[in-house]
Amino acid sequence: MKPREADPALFARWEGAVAFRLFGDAVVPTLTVPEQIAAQVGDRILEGRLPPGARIGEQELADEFQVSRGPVREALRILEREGLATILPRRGAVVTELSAQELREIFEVRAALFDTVARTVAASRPPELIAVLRAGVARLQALAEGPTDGDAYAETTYRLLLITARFCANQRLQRMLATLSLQTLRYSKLGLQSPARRRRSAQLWAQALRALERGDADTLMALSRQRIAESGEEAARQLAARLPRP
Amino acid sequence: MKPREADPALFARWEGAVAFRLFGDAVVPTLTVPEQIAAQVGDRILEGRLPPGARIGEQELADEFQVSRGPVREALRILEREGLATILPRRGAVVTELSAQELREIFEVRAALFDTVARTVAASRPPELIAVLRAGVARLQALAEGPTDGDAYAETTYRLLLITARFCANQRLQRMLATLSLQTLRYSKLGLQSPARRRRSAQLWAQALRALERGDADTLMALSRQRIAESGEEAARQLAARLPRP
DNA sequence: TTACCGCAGATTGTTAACAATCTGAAGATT
DNA sequence: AATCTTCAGATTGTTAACAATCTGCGGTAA
Repeated sequence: MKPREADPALFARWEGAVAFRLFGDAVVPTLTVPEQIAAQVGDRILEGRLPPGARIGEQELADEFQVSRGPVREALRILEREGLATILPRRGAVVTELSAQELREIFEVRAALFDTVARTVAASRPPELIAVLRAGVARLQALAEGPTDGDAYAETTYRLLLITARFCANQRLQRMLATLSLQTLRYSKLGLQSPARRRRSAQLWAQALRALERGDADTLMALSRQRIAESGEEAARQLAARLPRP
Repeated sequence: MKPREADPALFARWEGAVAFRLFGDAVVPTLTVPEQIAAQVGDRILEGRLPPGARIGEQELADEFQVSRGPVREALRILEREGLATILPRRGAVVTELSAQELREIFEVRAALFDTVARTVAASRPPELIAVLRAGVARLQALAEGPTDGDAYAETTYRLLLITARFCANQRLQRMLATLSLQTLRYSKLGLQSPARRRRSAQLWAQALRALERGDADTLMALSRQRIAESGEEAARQLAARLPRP
């Protein structure tokens, strides 16, 4: 297993944390071996193939990726930093399992961070963002009305959130928001939001877009905060309902 | 070097990330070997003995702590997660060096997170917090008027910020705020704030305390935001002045 | 002088074996 | 029956050697 150029599809997840290397004249992001392993295992966690609480054995992964346990250990540290794995000293790694309380905490932080994004984009009103959001909101409304596909809906809102964050200059804010959103995405999917919930969410997105178009920062912030809080409450309730008492 | 009970003085830095173990009947936090190394090297970074940009060699630390490079590598990953070290693949670790821009970004995120803290504590108005802040603000005013000691002033504001954050239930918010504040603390110290700047800061703290006492969330948020923004701008300007063009 | 190779030393990345610790089950004890 | 011991297997933590890569110096050529 050798360092290799990053898959562009995965690039977004690695931006900011990735090493860059010279290939000929171009500067290309390169994933180290531990980063490649972390990317693949992370995808399994995000897709739910590795469910919350599942053990992640070092030797097991080492055998699968045909490396020794060293790089695997580093991969697990990366996943821990992303919040996807939890390492218990001398007890190994498990897929991070969030309580309803922790889920609410993450959503609260997300809301706090997005306030700043909302204030910034409402002030600058970037035309490209408005164009992307128009298409995105239309897609959300189609997904909300169409046949039940909670995964596609949750992923689309995740992407729209991150795209919006791109338009504030603060890169650290973007990264933190991306990390937190990735952690909640698993649970938003798991929640299989009700069609009513999705319609409500799409409605809030549409209203937020209109607020952005007229540069109304206060309304945009209030709507975004409302939307994130409602999603969080829904996800936390779904989770609590699914695990009566663990 | 064996895992050992955490130094209570260091405990605050490790809370939430630390492993707990049973010693007899008591549940005591225990630092693993990499955590002990990270704690000591982290202190050197925070004290400025390891200045921003300084190389951190693996073998060097391994020799000093009389362990092999494995645990040292893990310690460096911990410091990276705390934002105190930066690891460049195949090029080793260096003490994180923040640009004026990055410093501004961190302060902006800190302000966003503290908004939520301010809103929460203004709603509950905890008597213990008000008592601590009264003493703390008095100390700040004494330090602001007294002989020049920028370090003590910066550390006191750091502690007051974290104590305030403790009174909102959101633990993740507390941890993120603590990590970000620790990163900026080095630079606030380096900045050797002017006496005028310290007096202004102490004044804002005093006003914020009064807003808290009467449960005025909006004013508390505005004052906190103002104070953090001003500190950030000061630190960024000081940094830019110190490094004309690197 | 300036720019470009190329090599030697130093440094990080990886491996495989060994040590320490944990888990879970079987058995003993109350 | 319930709890406590003991122990073997499995798993993580650590080590030291080996491999790959980078840095910087010296030399060479334009």
